Formats: sequence, structure tokens, C-alpha cells
Amino acid sequence: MKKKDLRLERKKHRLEENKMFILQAAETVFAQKGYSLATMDDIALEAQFSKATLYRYYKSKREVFFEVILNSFEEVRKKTAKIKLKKITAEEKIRELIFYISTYYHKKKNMARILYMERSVMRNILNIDIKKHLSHSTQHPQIPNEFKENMEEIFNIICEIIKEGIESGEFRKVDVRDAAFIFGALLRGFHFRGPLRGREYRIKESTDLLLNFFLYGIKKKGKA
Amino acid sequence: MKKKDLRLERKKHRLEENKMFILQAAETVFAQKGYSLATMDDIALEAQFSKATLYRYYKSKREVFFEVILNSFEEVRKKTAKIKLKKITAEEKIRELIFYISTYYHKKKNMARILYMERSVMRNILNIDIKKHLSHSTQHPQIPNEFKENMEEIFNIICEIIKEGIESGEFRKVDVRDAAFIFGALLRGFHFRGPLRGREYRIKESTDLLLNFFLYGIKKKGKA
Amino acid sequence: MKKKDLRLERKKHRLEENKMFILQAAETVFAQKGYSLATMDDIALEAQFSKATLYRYYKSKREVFFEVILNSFEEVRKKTAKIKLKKITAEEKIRELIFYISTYYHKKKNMARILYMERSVMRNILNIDIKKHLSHSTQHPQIPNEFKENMEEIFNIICEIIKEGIESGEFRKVDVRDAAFIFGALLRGFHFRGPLRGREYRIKESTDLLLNFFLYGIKKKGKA
Amino acid sequence: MKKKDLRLERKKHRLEENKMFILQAAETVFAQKGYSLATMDDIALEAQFSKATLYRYYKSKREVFFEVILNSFEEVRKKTAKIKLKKITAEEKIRELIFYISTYYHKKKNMARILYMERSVMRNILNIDIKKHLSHSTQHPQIPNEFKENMEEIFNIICEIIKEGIESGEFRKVDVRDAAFIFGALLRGFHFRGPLRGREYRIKESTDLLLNFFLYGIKKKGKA
DNA sequence: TATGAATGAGCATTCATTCAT
DNA sequence: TATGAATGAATGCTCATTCAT
Repeated sequence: MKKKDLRLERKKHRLEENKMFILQAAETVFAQKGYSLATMDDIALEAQFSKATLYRYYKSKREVFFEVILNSFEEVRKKTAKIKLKKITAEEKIRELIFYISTYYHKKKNMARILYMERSVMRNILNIDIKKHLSHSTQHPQIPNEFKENMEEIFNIICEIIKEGIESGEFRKVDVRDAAFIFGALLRGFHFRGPLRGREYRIKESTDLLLNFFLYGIKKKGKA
Repeated sequence: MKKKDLRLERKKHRLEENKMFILQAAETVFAQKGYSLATMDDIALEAQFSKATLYRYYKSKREVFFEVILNSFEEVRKKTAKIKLKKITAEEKIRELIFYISTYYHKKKNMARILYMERSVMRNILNIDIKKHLSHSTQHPQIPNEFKENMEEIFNIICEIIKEGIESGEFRKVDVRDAAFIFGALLRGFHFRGPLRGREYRIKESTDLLLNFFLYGIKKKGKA
Repeated sequence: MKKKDLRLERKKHRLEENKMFILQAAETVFAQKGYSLATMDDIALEAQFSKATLYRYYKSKREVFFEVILNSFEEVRKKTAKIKLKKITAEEKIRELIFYISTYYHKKKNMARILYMERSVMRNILNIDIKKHLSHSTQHPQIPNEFKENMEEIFNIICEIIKEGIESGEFRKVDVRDAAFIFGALLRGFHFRGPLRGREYRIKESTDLLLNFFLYGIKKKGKA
Repeated sequence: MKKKDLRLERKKHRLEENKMFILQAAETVFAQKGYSLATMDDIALEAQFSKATLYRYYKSKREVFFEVILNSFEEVRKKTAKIKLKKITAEEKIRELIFYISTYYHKKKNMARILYMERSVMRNILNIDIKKHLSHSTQHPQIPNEFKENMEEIFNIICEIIKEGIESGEFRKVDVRDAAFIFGALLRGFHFRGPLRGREYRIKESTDLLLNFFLYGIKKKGKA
């Protein structure tokens, strides 16, 4: 009995491992080529599995894609939650968040951009795939929900951090959700510059820059 | 003679009109589906022309795409230049800029997002298409350049406006290019929120919000 | 171990078989329609594979085409070489050659004609396709060479046979290369009559006829 | 009245002129690219007419093609008939024929090859076009007949020349039609060498060579 | 009449997905 | 289970032919 359990255990473990391995490969490929230009062949090659094998682990290209994105989000969510719990000032939390997200974007490079691919594009990928298989029985309407929940939780944590800052007197009495949204926009826009390349910022540098502007704006003090 | 001229005129006019019409259709489709997922059939359908006709006006899908983007940029560049020349304070110029760009993004909705599509995807599209047409005599190597120049000019104008503000004592002595970049990032990130939808801001509202944060940040005054 | 080997063996065998099968189908279709008019759909239909499957075996229509031609040439070359080595008189070798090539042309019917398709068309096909694939890493610049080499070797063997005949006193002291060329032209022209159909010759008949004229011409003896 | 006649006359003349002009252009293009690769655009460009105009003069690409070929044949037929009537020996007539046809092939280069495009290919072009327009009323089933008649007449004239030679004692008592066929094959094959290029023969040279072999073959005299 | 513009039908090629072993 | 092979459905692009002026 124990033997069997162990075997099953090991089997499950290997399955999970393989799934992660494929996901990693997929992330690399999607990051390099975007959704449409990436082919299952590319991913299979990168993952060193046969293309058919990918389909043992994931039902479709679309599922792989969403899994990749979900993975990303989960990582960020966990880290964000952790930072929130630290015993430091809100400003320091904000700084850490900026630093972490910058690092993250830096590592994942293009992946981040794919994340912010237009809603309608996302919807499109979804729709197309659903249409294609309209006759098939198994669909995955639940995926986008998990997706959204993750984003919302991250957003909420940021809200809470800002709220802390306001309550502690560090920040102005701004609308918390607005501020969180601005925070997100700033980071998103900063790291998600399209084909335009200004100078390349180092992570430390960009953290300072972003923090500075997020805190103080460009207005000369005492003039407001 | 006059008759002929008029006819030619009208003909030319209709050609231009058709080109624009196709471009509009293309914009709609690209905005909805992104580059790869958009098909020439889609665009033809939207433009109510036959697919073959599109090819009378544009040499390839890629050319249509770049024309669409170029169009967008030119419009923004012109407006930005105009605002810069107005006889108003730098802050007011910034406000107008935010308002205009917000309006623009609002109108063009998804188009803006396509612009910020993966750099690597862009590169990919470019490379692939350039290679494909390597043998043909008439290429469009200038397109990406015009593209870049447009972006840079917009960026430079923003820099100048900020510089004005600093020189007039309105703004802090920040690094001009950093500030311009932050400005761009803020707007970009704000309007280019991916699948996440917080509340919908009205343009007036979002202009205020963005201006407020860009000017003052979230830090409580006197504490820095 | 042996089992696996056998399986691999069988697999390889089937692959080769399929390749040949496709080639046969392609030959039929090309022979019927020529290069440009033949479509991959035609070939797929004839081969009873899906069109996509053809692309598992050959990279492009062009590759299929060249493979078909190469195949033809190789067969002829081998047979020609074999005849040359026989212990018979040069005249008998010439007769055998005529017989073999006539048989071959008869079997392959139109294929032979495709071979003599427009040089410019060939060049065109080549150029177009080479340009198209310029950017890809794996090209087949060797194909046309193998092609040429085959032709040249066949030509050379014929030269040698004629030379033997001259040295043995069977033939007049003609220029060997001229004679070989005439020999080729005669066969080529005979079997490659366009839309004009005189009477249908049987192979035995045409062999006699061709041999007779190649040896004696039409001039009355003693008059030259 | 006279005025009108003259005008009509001139008009007709211009129409004929245009037709010929288009035909010339078409010949050039077909010779360069073959049937399938030649486009109506190419021909229009070469003829400096608009593509639509071509369709005023010819109903289809196919019709242009056949007209081009027919033209070719007619020219050859006339010349062949003329040579036959000359007051010279049969051998001299044969020599002149070879010279003329060689010159002709030389001028028209690839056109000749197109002529001998496989019957089945011809049939195919025909079939396809007929099928395409099955619903349309006007077809051209007569064209191939004119075509054939021309070829046959040329063949017959050659037969007659050879017959003369036999009757005058110049030539051996060969089967006239066989000899004529061999004659055609020799010329056809000689000028219609595919991608293989031996040495380039000058016209004078090749005339001698062909005549020599056609008359004497390669057999050493007295041995037969 | 001549022609610029418009288009339907195709075609080579690709790719997500399924099948058979 | 893993995978090589097979394929249906696209997709960008072309071209002979028709239309409207």
C-alpha cells in the first residue's frame, strides 16, 4: 500500500513538474513572440517535449497562455501580500513594492506587456477559441475569473497600504482607490513603454525615480 | 480642360477617401484583434471592399498596419505642438495635454494599446516582413523611422513644456527627461489598463486626477 | 532491442514509402499540368494525403518538383552508365540507349517534356523561390547543381560511347560532342513532339527508325 | 460616303495594328515567363495598353496565347511554302529550311519551347479555361483546329521536299513521312534543349551540323 | 473607345489539434 | 504515457476578368 502511495506521489510530482516545465517554456516563447506568433511547436521545442505531449497537460494553446499569465499573477500577489505585512512605514512598503515589481518586470520583460494586452484582444482570443470548438463539450469559462480575482486582490492590497499611509499621516488624504490606480498606472506605463526607448533605467534608479514622482509630483512646494 | 481637371481632382479625391476609409476600417479591426489576429478579410469586410481591393491601396497587411499607426502619431504630434505654442502657463499646458491625450485614447480606445504591444512582437512583425520582401525593389524601410521620429518629437515637446515650467518657477527642478518620461508612463499606464477595469473615469475626472498626482504626488506636504 | 530496431526500421521504411508515393503522385500531376498549373491540392488529392501532410515530407512545391526531376535523371543516368559497360559494339549500345530512352519517355510520358520546359521558366521558378526563401536558413542551393551534374554525366557517357565507335571504326570521324548533342536532340525532338501527332510509333519501330537515321542520314550512299 | 469609308478603313487599320502590337508584347512576355507565370498585367505593361484594353481585343489570356502561337506557325508555314517553290535541289531546300528555322528559333528563342509544351498541358489550359467559364456562352473550341492545320501543312511541305529529293535520286528511298518527322524532331530537339547548355552554336554552324547529320548520319560509309 | 478600379476564385503555406501506435 | 504523423481550417496575397465612366 505504502509503495503504491509513494509511486502515485512520485507520479503526481512528476506530472506537476512537467506542467511547470512546459509553463516555463511557454512563458519564454510567449514573451518573445506574443500570443499569436508563438506556435505550439515553438513551445514544444523549448520545453523539449513533443507537441502532442503538451496536449496531455493542457487542452489548448489558449489554456497554456492563461496558465502562464495566472502563474505570473499569483507570484506577484503573494509577494505583494508579504510586503503588506512587514513592519515598516507605508512609504517603505511602497518603495519595496516598486522595487519588487520593477525587478519582476525586468526579469519577465515582455511577459508583462502581454499581460496588458488589450481587453478586447483577450476577449478575442477567448471568443475565437470558443467559437472554434463550439461543438466540443469542454470549455474553460472559469479561467478569466481566477484571473480577475488575482488582479483585484493585488489592487486591494495596494489600496490597504496607501490607506495605512494616510492613517499614519504619511500621505495626503487622497482617494485610496484613485491613488492605487495611479500607482498601478505609473508602474505599468513605466515598464510597458512600447517601441519607444528612452534611456535604459537601472532598477535602483527607476525605483527612486518612480517613488519620487509618486510621492511628490513635479509641483514646486509651497506653491500649491 | 477645366472639366478634365475636375474629374481628375474628383478621382484623386475618391482615391484618398478610399485609402482613409480602409485605414479607418483597419484601425477598428486592429484595435479589436491586434495585429496577428486581424485578417485582411476582417479589414475588407469592415471596409466593405473586396480583399483584393485592399491590395490596390496597400501592398501588405504590414503596410496597412504601419499606416494606421503613423496616422495616429501624426495627429497626436500636431496637437501636442499646437498646445506647446499657446500663451498659457506650463501647468495649464500639461492639463491640456492630459485632456487631449485622454480624449484621444478614449476615442481611439484600443488602438493606443496596440501601439504599446510587445516591442518584440513589433520587431518580429518588422523582421518577418522585411525578410519576406527582401527581394522586392520597393521596400518601406522608412516607415519605422518616420514612426520613431514622430514619437521622439512628441517626447521632446513634452520635455520643453516641462522645462518652461521649471524656468518659470512652477515646477521643481526635476530632470526634464525623467519627468517627461514619467508623464508619458502615467498617461500610458492609466489608459492602457489591461483586462483590469477599476471604475470608469470620465475624461474630465481623469484629467483632474492625473494632473493632481502628476503635480503633487501623494506625499503630505511639509513632511518631505 | 531487436524489436525496437524493427519498429524503427519499419517506420523509416514507411516514411520512405510515403515520400516515394507523394513523388509518384507529383510526377503524374506535374506531367499533366506542368509546374505552374499543378497545385499542391492536385498532388495531395492524387497522393491521397492531406495537403498539409505533403509539407511534412517536402518543404515546398518547388522542392517536390525538383525531387521529381532529380529522380528521373538519376534513373536515366544509372541505366546509361550500365549500357556503356556492356560488352557489345558501339552501334548496339546506341541502339540499346535509344530503346531504353524511348521506353522511358513512353512510360513517363509527359514528364520528359516538363524537363525541357522553358529554360526561362525554370530560371523563373528558381529565382522566385530562392528569393522567397532567402531569409530562411535551410536552403537547397545544391538541387540545381545535382541536377546539372546528372545531365552532364549522361551527356558524357554518350560521348564516350560514340568515341568508342569511332575508335573501333564503326562510326565516321565526327566531332564527338556534336554527335552526342545531335543524338540527344534527335531523341528529345522525337519524343517531345508538341501538340502535333503524326502516327504513333511503337517503341520497337521508333528505335529502328531513329537508329537508322542517326546512323545513315537520308543521303543516298556513294553520292557524298 | 468616301470620307466615311476612309475613316472606317483607318479605324480598322488601327485596330489591326493594335492587335498586332499586343500580340508582339504577349509573345515577348510568354517567351520570357511561359504561359502560367505571364500575367495580363505583364502583357499590358509591355504593350503599353491598359489591362482592360487587352480584353477589348482578346477575350482571354488563353486567346492571346493561342493567337501568339498561331501567328508563329503562319509565319513558318509561309516561308516553308516559299522555299519549296524555289528552283534548287532538294538538298539545298533542306539546307535553307534548316537555316530558316534555326534563325527563327534563334529570334523567337523561348517561344519555340512554349510551342512544344506538352499536349496535355495545352489541353489543360484549354480545359481549365473552359471549365472556368462554363456558364458563359462564348467559347473558342475552334482555335486548336486552326492550330493543327497549320502544323500539318508545314509537315506536308517538308514531306514533299523530301519526296522530290528521293525522286531526283538525291536521297535514299526512305519513308517520306518518317523522314519528315525525323527532320522535325532533329530541329526541334536541337533548338529546344532544356536547361542543359552545351556549347552555343552559331546559326551557320548549326545549319551545317544539322544538315550533315541529317544527310549522312554517323555511320562510316561502306560499312552498312 | 480606353481605362482605372473592383473582385471572385485560387494558391502556397502554416498551425492548432487529433489520431494511432 | 509519449509521440510522430496527419489534417482541417485558415491566411496573406495574386490574378484573370468585369464594371463604370
